[in-house]
Amino acid sequence: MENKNNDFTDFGPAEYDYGSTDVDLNDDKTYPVIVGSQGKSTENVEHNVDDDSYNNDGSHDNASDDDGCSGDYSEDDKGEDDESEGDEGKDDKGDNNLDEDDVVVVGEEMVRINSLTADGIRAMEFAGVVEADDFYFKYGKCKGFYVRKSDIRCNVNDEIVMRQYVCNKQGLREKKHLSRSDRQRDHRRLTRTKCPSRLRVHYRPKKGRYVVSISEEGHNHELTPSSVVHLHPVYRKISETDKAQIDGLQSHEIRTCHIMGYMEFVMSFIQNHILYRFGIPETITTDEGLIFIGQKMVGFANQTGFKLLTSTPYYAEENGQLEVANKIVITLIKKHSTKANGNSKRSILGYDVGCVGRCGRRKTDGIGSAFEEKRTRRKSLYKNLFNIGDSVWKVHLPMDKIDRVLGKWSTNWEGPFKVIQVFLNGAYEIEELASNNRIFRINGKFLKKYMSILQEVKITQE
DNA sequence: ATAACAGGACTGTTGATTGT
DNA sequence: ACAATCAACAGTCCTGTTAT
Repeated sequence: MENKNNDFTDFGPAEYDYGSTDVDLNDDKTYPVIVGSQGKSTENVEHNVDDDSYNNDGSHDNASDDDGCSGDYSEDDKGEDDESEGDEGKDDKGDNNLDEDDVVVVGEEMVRINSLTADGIRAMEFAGVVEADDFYFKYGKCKGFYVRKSDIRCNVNDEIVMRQYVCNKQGLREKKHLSRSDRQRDHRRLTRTKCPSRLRVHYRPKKGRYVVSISEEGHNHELTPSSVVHLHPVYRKISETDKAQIDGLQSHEIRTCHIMGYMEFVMSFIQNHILYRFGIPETITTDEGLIFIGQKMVGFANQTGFKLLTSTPYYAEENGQLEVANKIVITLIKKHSTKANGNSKRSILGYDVGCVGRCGRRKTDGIGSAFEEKRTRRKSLYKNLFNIGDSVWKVHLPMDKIDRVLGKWSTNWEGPFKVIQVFLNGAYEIEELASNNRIFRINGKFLKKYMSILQEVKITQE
């Protein structure tokens, strides 16, 4: 078949510099293609599986990829998964490799993207297109390219029977944009490089699953490092909590740009005044404000490597630590403002606020380690006091409704509750045994063993 | 049945202009 | 100086059509 792809050189003014693409668009280079057992060869791309840079089994030596993560299908990878489970990724694979981005759930299996071989991808099956979507978008994000949905085919029942995903640099800029005569502005920088990478899945009724029919690798452009890959619109998502936060602020007539600035501020504050000054903390504890539990903040925490904890209203002591720190800050602000030195912001943000709450420095001595020691001791005190199925009392927490009649003479404990889950950190999930079956997650220190008294036994018997 | 191109409707991005 | 607006431009995603 004649290749109908637009030849870029046929369109647009020849004298115009369309911006650097680093790619020879007339390049006739052959790209490796991994075609699934059900797939046919495609015509527009020359298939050359025996290319020097590719092994006979379809795995890739990655000779041409500068990026540590990209197209890394060497034999070495196959063994890696077996050697260790947790921490090999970051050290071995360069920057394109955050653990949470490396794992995708397909069916009931956890798949490590960097451990996938070409054959592994070719043999993949998905329960639905959503699963395939999820896999390939995560795959692209991990490897450093942007995925675009391409062809879709449905049967007479409107069920999807084929779905194709491509690299977003697939094809070339459309003819209609390049050949227009009424152009008023200069061309934008070229973004398409005729990249051949793609994944295609077909529905197999006999299996009732979507199987990979075509998997092509070998990008003809530089891949994007993980530090910026998330910035592309494809991977930029606003979480529901972020949306709620924005809506809330907008309802108070705060301008959009200020809202975004505020949301950025929280992260820049942590980066500039905690991370740079004190090192990467092990954990940072905040309250449950939407700004702290939003996707952006969670992503920032994951990327930086600290654990984000939220203190609940149950844990008055923990909030107390924050409040004490706040109190110190307020005092200092007052002092500085009376001095009228006009630099209170600097004193607040830069110098006077230390690590608030559990912001102890990683592997430090002094305050950090003392805090850690205390925490470990406390943990050991409350760890595994109860087992699943145990009946327990729960302390009457300050925010719980008290008996209107009894008032301050209400009981301190309520229950019984049944332990339905035990967490490693001394927390428990408990279910109320009364009619309303409320479920709480609560620290073990607020529980005590439930012993049914004789009076209760009597009542239940009657 | 599968593969791939063409083209259209719609959406998102960009950057210049206008408003505060 | 900063913020808001808007038109031009380009991308996305889908369907129709044709070839294999």
